Amino acid sequence: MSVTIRELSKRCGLSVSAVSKALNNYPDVSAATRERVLKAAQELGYYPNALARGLKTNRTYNLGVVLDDEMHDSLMHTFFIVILNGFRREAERRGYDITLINRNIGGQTLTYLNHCRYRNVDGICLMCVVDFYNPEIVELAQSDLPLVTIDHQYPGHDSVFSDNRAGMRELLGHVLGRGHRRVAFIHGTPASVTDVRLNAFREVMEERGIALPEGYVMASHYHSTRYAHEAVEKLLALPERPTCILMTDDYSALGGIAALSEHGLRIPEDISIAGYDGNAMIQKIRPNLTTYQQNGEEIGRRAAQRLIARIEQPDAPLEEPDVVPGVLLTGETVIRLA
Amino acid sequence: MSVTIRELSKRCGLSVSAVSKALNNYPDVSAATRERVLKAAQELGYYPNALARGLKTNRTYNLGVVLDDEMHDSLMHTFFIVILNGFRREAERRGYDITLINRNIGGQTLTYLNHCRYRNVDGICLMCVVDFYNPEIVELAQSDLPLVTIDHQYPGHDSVFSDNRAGMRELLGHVLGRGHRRVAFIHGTPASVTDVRLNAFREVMEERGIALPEGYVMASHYHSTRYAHEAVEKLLALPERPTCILMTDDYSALGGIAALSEHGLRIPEDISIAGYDGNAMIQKIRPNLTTYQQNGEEIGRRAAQRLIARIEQPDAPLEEPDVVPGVLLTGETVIRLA
DNA sequence: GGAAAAGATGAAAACGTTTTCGAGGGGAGG
DNA sequence: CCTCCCCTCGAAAACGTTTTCATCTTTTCC
Repeated sequence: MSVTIRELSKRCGLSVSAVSKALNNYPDVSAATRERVLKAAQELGYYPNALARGLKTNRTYNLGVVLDDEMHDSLMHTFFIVILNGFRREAERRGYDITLINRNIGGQTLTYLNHCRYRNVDGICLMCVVDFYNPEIVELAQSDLPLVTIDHQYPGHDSVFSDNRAGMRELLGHVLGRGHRRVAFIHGTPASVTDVRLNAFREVMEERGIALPEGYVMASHYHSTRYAHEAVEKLLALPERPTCILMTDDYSALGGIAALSEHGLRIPEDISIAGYDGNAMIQKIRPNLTTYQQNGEEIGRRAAQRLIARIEQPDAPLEEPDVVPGVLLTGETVIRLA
Repeated sequence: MSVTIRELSKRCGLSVSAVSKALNNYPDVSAATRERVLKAAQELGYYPNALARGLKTNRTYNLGVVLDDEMHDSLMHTFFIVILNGFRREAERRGYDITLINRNIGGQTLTYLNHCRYRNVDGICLMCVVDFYNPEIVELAQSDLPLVTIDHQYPGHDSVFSDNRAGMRELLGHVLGRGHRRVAFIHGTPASVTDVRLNAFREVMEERGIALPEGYVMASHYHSTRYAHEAVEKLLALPERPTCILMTDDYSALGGIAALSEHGLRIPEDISIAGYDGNAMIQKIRPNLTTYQQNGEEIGRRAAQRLIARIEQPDAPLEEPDVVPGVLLTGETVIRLA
């Protein structure tokens, strides 16, 4: 099928090993023959076989990306898409491919770790995981494969964080700065990034000495307008309604807005609301959502950088996690109270 | 590192070949030893090395996905994300991994075809390509690798289409049904899916005997609010304004809405507008955009089905392209004219 | 001029599989 | 008892590379 190194060597009148060395810039090959080999390779359209090469060298220039979403819809969440895009970009720049890894291959179900080993990826990025304490994910973290995680750190492994603490502090600061005191927070699933934000939320409220009524903090699901809807309903049923609701992400905020509208509430005149993420599309709509924009592109980029650095220097000292700041998007959905 | 088939064979007191055959369900191995091998494999945590296996069998159970976007942002377009998700789902179900392929690997730049050969993918899906006549893409289409395209067909290859013709006809039918006669169409880049929609647009207008003033049809870019903005400006500068503007996609429609708002025009009271795609997020916003929802998930699923079928039966007769219908989403942005 | 060093090349093993082919053994049939 | 065939199994080649080591040639240096 494809032209092999053997044919190339015949064409050049050289041995296979000489050709290989010429192609791989070994020092012990004369400039003249290297030139000749390179030229012939060009002519024949030769390129090495990644399988054979990987088999021999244990390097595949292939990065595994795991999206551990039981619903198979993590790609639908704009946050992860942007990360994936940044990751892919940096990987390409550095000469790596990326493969999305499943649990199922060739008919049988493999664990993530085994799947990664099976594919011989050089490293793994845990891009989206719903539960960082899932045994299968933990197994991955306990292996010796280079690994980078986003918004979570396993001991001994690299990680990149969105600055959730600063983000929540800034967002809440903005809300409080506009005079709100009764602020509710509908957060995402626990044991995830939501914990950090929730802590930051409580932190700020405490610092300012603002009371947090029963029922103002509740758990919902990410990326679900339905759950957001339900949660908002509960909030509105409270004896003392909040004046502003913080949602777990932009998409949920849309669900919240819909729920509020159904109750005849105008935004922001009657009630305020804010999101989290700041994805591209949300920025184009009216009313302009107040939200905290995470820099997903940069997060993905840094994750790839970290991972590749680890692959190429496995014993380099572990650095502090990268913390990527975002930026507050002041929209129109949080009103200034008199 | 990992446990190899040799160690497994030692453990079982069998030859390597016997073990391999036991694992691969060859008929010439007794049920007893097969049982023994499987059990030992389980105990040792054995799984084959994909590289070695692929090298020998020329099958990798790996699908290449090319996203040919010079801007590296096709993943940001919700249409392609949904397709990718459907594709990935079906691929996983059938035991295939997918790898995103670049032009750049290990320092040197490869053509798409070479990159696919290099990685030994079993087949390719051209998921997003801006120009189907790009020589590098054409080269791919002229190779003998199994190939499936979306919204375009190369002779001799499988393809899946979104029903662009029916979609545009239905959308425009809806608009005309609401009494509009001055309808403009800002379409995407030529030599792409836009051609079909444009033809359908012209077709319907002609059938109904409706005149199409100069400047009512213009080219813009996909997924760009900026270009949408410019295009709308031009439209508004015309001596006779359209009463309804069809945009090339939802995202562009948002740009169009913004531009119209800036001119103090209310939607839909003063002017109507419609999008195309019907992505999940757009469905949640106000005003509810009238648009045609493509079934990206299904398109991706079918593409994977087609591709895998072709891989597993290369000589099966070529079937007609799959045409996946969508559904009209009647929103609030197209007013009924008196 | 000779020995040592340096430079260039090639042979061969190895990576972990699959697959062909042949060998051995045992049972059935003549 | 011999032959033939079927059932299991193993030896070995092959897939396309890389890399070690040896070999051969040339240069260098005293």
